[in-house]
Amino acid sequence: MEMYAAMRRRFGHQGWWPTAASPGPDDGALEICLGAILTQNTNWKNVEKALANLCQAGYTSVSAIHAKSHAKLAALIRPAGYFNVKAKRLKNFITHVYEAVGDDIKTFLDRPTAALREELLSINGIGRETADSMILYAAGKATFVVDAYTVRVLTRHGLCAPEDDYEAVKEVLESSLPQDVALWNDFHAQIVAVGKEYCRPRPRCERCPLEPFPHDPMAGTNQV
DNA sequence: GACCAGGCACATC
DNA sequence: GATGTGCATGGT
Repeated sequence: MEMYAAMRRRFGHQGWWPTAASPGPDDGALEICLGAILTQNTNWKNVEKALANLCQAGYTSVSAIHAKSHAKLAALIRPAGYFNVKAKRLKNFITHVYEAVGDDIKTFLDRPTAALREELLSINGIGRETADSMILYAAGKATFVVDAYTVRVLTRHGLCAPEDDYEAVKEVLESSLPQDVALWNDFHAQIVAVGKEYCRPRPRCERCPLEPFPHDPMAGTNQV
């Protein structure tokens, strides 16, 4: 909690999903799931443009997206990059949900965390980070999201190694923090904020991964 | 013009 | 099992 306190002091509450403005009967669950796929290796600002296009075109339900063609979907999500790949991944996800529960994504997400994670990972195009993002931010269940920033920042502070795999890093965090969905939600967002500000990939981080940076809010902290 | 962004699947060795 | 590659837009 030492790191979290330091990050929180520096950046304040990040207010990632779900937001008070999350629209519709599903509390924004569908939008969060779509965003989780669209943001793969992509700047969030570009994802927002793609989501706005989907919203404006009425792609606001599982069945609505299920009914549309790959080409139309791809055209709308173009600003998020990798649009052909992501259109296919969105379709894979939507088809899976539609065949399981029809339009009711809340029901789809409402199952034990481990079972939900396994099911999401079985869908082509959904890897561990995307699955965990959906579980934490859309389903509101306790699972930690590990991304490139997480590994960079934790490596810098000697809490993991660059070669540690996803599950190992996830375990470091989950075993060090109280199991609290709201905390894990904001903790991941704080890590991203720190990463953007203080731990860019090259050249700084890879050349001197363990040296503290000036003004790093977590300088001197050595526990999560 | 180069680098980066809230990854993933697939091919190849 | 580890490593390399394709996918693509938009901001800095």
